[in-house]
Amino acid sequence: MYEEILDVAEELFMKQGYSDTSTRQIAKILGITQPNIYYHFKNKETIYYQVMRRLSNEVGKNLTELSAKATSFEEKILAMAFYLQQRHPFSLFMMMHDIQHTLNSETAEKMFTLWSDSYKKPFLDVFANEKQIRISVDSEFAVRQLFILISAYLDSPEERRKENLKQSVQLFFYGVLN
Amino acid sequence: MYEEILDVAEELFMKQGYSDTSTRQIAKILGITQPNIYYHFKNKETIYYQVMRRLSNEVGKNLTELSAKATSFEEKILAMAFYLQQRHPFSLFMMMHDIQHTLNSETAEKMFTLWSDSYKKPFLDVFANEKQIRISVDSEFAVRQLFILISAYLDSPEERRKENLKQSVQLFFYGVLN
DNA sequence: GTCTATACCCAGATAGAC
DNA sequence: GTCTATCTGGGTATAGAC
Repeated sequence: MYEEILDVAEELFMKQGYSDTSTRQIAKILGITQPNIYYHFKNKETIYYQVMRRLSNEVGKNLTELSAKATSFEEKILAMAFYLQQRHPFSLFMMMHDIQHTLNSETAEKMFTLWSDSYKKPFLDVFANEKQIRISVDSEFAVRQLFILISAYLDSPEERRKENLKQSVQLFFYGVLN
Repeated sequence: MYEEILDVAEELFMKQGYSDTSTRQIAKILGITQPNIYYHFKNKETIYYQVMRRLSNEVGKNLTELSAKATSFEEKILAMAFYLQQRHPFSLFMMMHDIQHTLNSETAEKMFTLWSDSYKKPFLDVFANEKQIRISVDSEFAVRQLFILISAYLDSPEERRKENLKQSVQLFFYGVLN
């Protein structure tokens, strides 16, 4: 049951965010009672943390794998962006907001560490090996910018999600001005 | 009282988002009772809409003014971005999420129209008059990308907010690659 | 492990007195 | 216009039986 709860919770947290997802709702989908969840988890916050821990592990592994497979800088970044979009159909901004404003600060800090290691680091590694980057561009900053852009296309509902993300990343590569 | 309620509601909606702001909280700050609010507004959703209507009007006017004052493309865009950052200390993403997932679809549509007219249009006008934009770049798309970036620096808590936003916009102008 | 029952709190909204 | 009282419904969490 433990893993099933995490499965359902992951989906709902992704779609609705932390506060708009209730333990009742999770229980209902699983066909169990709401208090039952409290046999498996101390409280709602630890469910959230465990969901994110599991997800981060998976994402970190897959991002690193993908970056090894592709050859050029642009291909690596695009492949990683597409993966995040497909695995993560929700806004990272919502997540960040939840983390900062709803969870207690101890949990928040642990979640930020998860993100740095699993999401940010694979991208930073790719940037570190690329020679064609403009000298005035700071890699840390650029990776953060890239995440902002990718995040915006995670919960976009339309059919053209993937092409939009591609167009966005290309704009990120080459800018708007001549 | 009507305007006072909107003042307080604006601040709270900005900081906390729609669902995490309660009518009780608004009332308490104003020193009135919670049901009193329902004399002035039909329900919570109309408060949100009126807050956004008032804000959009102001923002639309000021963005247009600012774009007229500055001379170069880069200066115009930066001035408008700084204004949004200073007037809007909250995440537009949170707002978009609230609009799409919490409000009823009729209200959502009206709010989207507000945004198109007051926020997007002034930027589109600036892009329309600029000759240095790369031919493969679509203005609509670029403006949306710019909003994504600006939004990310609205609720950033740090001291370096303004410099970060500037750096971000510059990356948007020139890209990461040579 | 899963259940029922329930405590407690907070939300949005309405009725009706003043 | 603002109040008190209250309805209804939702939330997290705990106690204790099976």
